[in-house]
Amino acid sequence: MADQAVLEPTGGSRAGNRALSVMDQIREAVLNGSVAAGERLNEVRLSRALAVSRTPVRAALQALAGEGLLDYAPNRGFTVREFPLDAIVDAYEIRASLEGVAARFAAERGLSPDEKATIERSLRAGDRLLERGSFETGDLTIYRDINGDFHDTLLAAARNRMLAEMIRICHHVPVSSSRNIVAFEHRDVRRRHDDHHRIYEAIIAREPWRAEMLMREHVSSVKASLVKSMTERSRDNDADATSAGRLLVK
Amino acid sequence: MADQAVLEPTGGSRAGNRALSVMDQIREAVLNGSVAAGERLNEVRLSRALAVSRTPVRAALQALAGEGLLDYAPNRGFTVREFPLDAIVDAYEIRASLEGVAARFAAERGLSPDEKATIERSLRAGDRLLERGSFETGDLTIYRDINGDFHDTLLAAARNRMLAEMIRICHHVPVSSSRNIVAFEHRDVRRRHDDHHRIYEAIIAREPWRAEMLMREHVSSVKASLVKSMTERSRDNDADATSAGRLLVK
DNA sequence: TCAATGAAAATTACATACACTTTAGCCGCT
DNA sequence: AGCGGCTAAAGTGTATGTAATTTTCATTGA
Repeated sequence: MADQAVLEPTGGSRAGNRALSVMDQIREAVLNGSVAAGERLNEVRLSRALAVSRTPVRAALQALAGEGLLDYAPNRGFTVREFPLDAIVDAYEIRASLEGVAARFAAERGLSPDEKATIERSLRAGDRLLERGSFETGDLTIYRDINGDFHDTLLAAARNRMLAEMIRICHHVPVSSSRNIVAFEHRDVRRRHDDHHRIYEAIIAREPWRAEMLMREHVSSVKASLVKSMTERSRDNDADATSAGRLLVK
Repeated sequence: MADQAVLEPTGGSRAGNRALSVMDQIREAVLNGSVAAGERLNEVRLSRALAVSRTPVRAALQALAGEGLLDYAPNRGFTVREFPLDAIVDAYEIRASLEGVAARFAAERGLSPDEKATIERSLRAGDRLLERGSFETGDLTIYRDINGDFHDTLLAAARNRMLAEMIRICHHVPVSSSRNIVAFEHRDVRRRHDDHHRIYEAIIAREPWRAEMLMREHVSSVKASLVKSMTERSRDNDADATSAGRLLVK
């Protein structure tokens, strides 16, 4: 199997801790599909490929198992967890529920001046980007960042670590990762940006339950788009039902 | 610090894997408060106390950090995570939301014959226990198991692993652990058991959103009882506000 | 008295050797 | 040929030694 050539001893970004650096590299490899789902991760092979000993590799694998990205079985080591299409769709549903709670908490607890500023900036940036009726090259990537700022800031305002970690796990489900753009039309993005405005209004107005409901619907609509784009792709490919999943997990 | 005498080399229950056994022991010690929140967990001391080498101890600590029970900082090791009162109350809110989704999934997906049987059994058992107007010694413990069966079975019926793991994490927040009985009155238990009946009805009737709403309210009401009993205790103790938290975390 | 400083001690990070378990393949048997 | 058990290879689990980092604390200078 050619020593899993996708993983190279790049030295890693996080200085001073090989385990964390190794963790990032393995996560990256799993998320972008370089190692297949269900595949067994061999410690000695990984340590050779990354040019470190087995110790930090084991640490990284255990941490990734904690994130839910790997499975562990005693005396058998770690395998890449399978994420069937159902599980991926469900993850959006769970995330919708959790981010709804986050929005509620934010509305109850209020935003700091900094947080308000960040959110208002992201709203204005989105407005500007959407003024034109269509996207140019790279605009979607830009909007992805704007979107990320909005959600991250609200999550911070919820002031609850457990919630933040759970939502982060939802984001790390292979296909729902932000790097896999879930192709959207301009109209969809505009609608979602409008959602952002309304959610922010609800939070500023200190209307927790309305904020929750709006956020839930907001995230759920992403799920709907995902499902829609999947069924379309699978029809275009006039292939069997499984191909939709394969396309997306890739 | 007397070698953390609470932890003894009991051999552990899980055969064939010291790391898992060590993990159970440390978790237990953290959950029952033998090691204080914020305390630093020393590898060599733990390994001496448990009569194993540092390797399985490190593995256990890493895994527990993944569960969210410990914090990790590079070059500083692991500390017991702090759970302020706010976080504990929030955990109920999060759990309510997640179990709500679980109930919805169960209603959408339907219950297996086995699951139906288990739930109906738990409902009948609860009915019998509550026929008398008051509890005798040990009844509360029995009801705790009945309650556990109901929730566990519904969670299994949701058929989603991520959801199950997240809810499990909520349960493992120190004070919300089932071992800390949140003293309830007979009337409260009766009301909650009625909730169970209604939730089951909604699921059988395939009414997902009603099931979700009922489950959410059901779990939220536990939070309400918790907060109520806390404020009462803190009043009874005519101590300052912090004592309420201390009592419960203990 | 207090802060800065600089070893020494304590502690974690990593590497590696060895023990134990699982896996795979081979051989003999039916 | 097919099945069961044996053996070697591969792989994971544990122990321990060494390197690097943090923490402690006594010392020094203002």
